[in-house]
Amino acid sequence: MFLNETKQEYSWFRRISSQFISEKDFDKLEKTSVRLNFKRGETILKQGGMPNHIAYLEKGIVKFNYESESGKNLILTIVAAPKILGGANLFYKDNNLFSLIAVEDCEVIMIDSKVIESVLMDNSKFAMMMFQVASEMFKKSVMNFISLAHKQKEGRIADIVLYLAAEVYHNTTFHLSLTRKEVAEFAGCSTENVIMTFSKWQNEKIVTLEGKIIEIKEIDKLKYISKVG
Amino acid sequence: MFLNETKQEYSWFRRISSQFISEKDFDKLEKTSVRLNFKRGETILKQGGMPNHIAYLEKGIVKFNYESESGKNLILTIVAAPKILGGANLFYKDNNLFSLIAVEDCEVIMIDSKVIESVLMDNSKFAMMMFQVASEMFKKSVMNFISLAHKQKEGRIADIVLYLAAEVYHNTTFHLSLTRKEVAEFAGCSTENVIMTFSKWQNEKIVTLEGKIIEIKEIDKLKYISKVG
DNA sequence: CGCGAGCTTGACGTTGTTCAACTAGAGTGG
DNA sequence: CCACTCTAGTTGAACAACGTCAAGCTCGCG
Repeated sequence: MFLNETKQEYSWFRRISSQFISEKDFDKLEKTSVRLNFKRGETILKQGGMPNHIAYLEKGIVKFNYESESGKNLILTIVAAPKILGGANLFYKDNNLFSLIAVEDCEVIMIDSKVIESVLMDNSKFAMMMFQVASEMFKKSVMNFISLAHKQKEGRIADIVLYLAAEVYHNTTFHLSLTRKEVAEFAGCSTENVIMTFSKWQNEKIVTLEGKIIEIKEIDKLKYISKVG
Repeated sequence: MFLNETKQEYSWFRRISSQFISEKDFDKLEKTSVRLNFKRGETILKQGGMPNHIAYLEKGIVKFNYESESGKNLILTIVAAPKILGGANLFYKDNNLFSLIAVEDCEVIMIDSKVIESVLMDNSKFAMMMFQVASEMFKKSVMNFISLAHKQKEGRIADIVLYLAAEVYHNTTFHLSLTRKEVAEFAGCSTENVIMTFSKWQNEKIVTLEGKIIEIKEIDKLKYISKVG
């Protein structure tokens, strides 16, 4: 992880915020933000740490990782750029509930919480937008919870593969940057179970696996598996 | 469910909102809100419906119930008065993710979303407060998700009993207004499993059961079970 | 008094975890 | 250039956890 000192364009941020906040406020945010690079496996925000920054993921893929007292990991969700991360902690003063960890090399812009907060106080519309980001996270968390609670493992894993194809890799054929173990931590089951399920699907010609490359052949069957649990 | 026509005092609302909003805004909210009573089992807000109202729970206990396509129920959380319900949908325009159902007889004040929204736009601090309510829901949802994902059933049920004692009934001895089936829907397991666990704890003298009355005898042991999962 | 809903218990089968063994590829040092 | 080690992936078998089924129970209410 290193700090990229060169002043960059912030076109991303200009784009999303220009409709909500003034030039002056924008400058305030820009001046206090830094652009950082993370390699796979590096921690962007640490569970239990104080939420001093809001992160904007410009490039790469990130997992929301919860480490339990017993040392087990659980992946809450996985998101791809571009996306605002950590908005939930903006309004709710509490230590980070989970870590953000790079799954692929990432480019992240860190914005000081205090500064963004003062901008929010003066810009209801901007606050609303931030709130929507957090609410969407909330919704995903609930849906994930539901999937976990009443589906069997095969349905869970189908959910995850469909989610990754639709929301993360934007393709039915993709290079899976997660390990099998990470998929298991996402699905809330053992590594072996993920492997068995993948093998089973390959035999049934629902997906094709070649190392880390996954190709969904019969998306309807996967959706059916997801539905019946 | 009937509409209580008598004009009431709204002391609750005065209390929580006076520090954030003006007299004029308060009047606006008061005029468009209605006070409703619900009996156990009645639905306050329906899953899939449009979120036209914010509900404030003045008295009683409510479950957040998700009904899956297969007809199975899942309880996301249970809350006791006084509490603001449904704030998440305030900013995030989407149909209700879940139903709110009375577990004990309830008194609820329904406030028109559009009105409260316009007040929020003019009152950043009030918006922040609403956001915190929603964020706390979010946090609970995540913690619940985590508990479900990596704990065994006994740990889950210990979680729930501890939660009910601390957050809902505010006592280590309480009259459980949930059925065993509802506890199971909360824990994401079968009714029988809840019963077996309760019986086991009674044998081990961790809790005492007399019908619906539950008394936690050894809260430390319960906490230990919750911790080790 | 009888009925139904909720509660309880045990037996049984399915699902999923754990353990152990093996393979393949990548990085390291002699 | 070849052992070596380490990590990820894979497979199967034994075992534990959990859900389902079936039966009987109790209590409140009509």
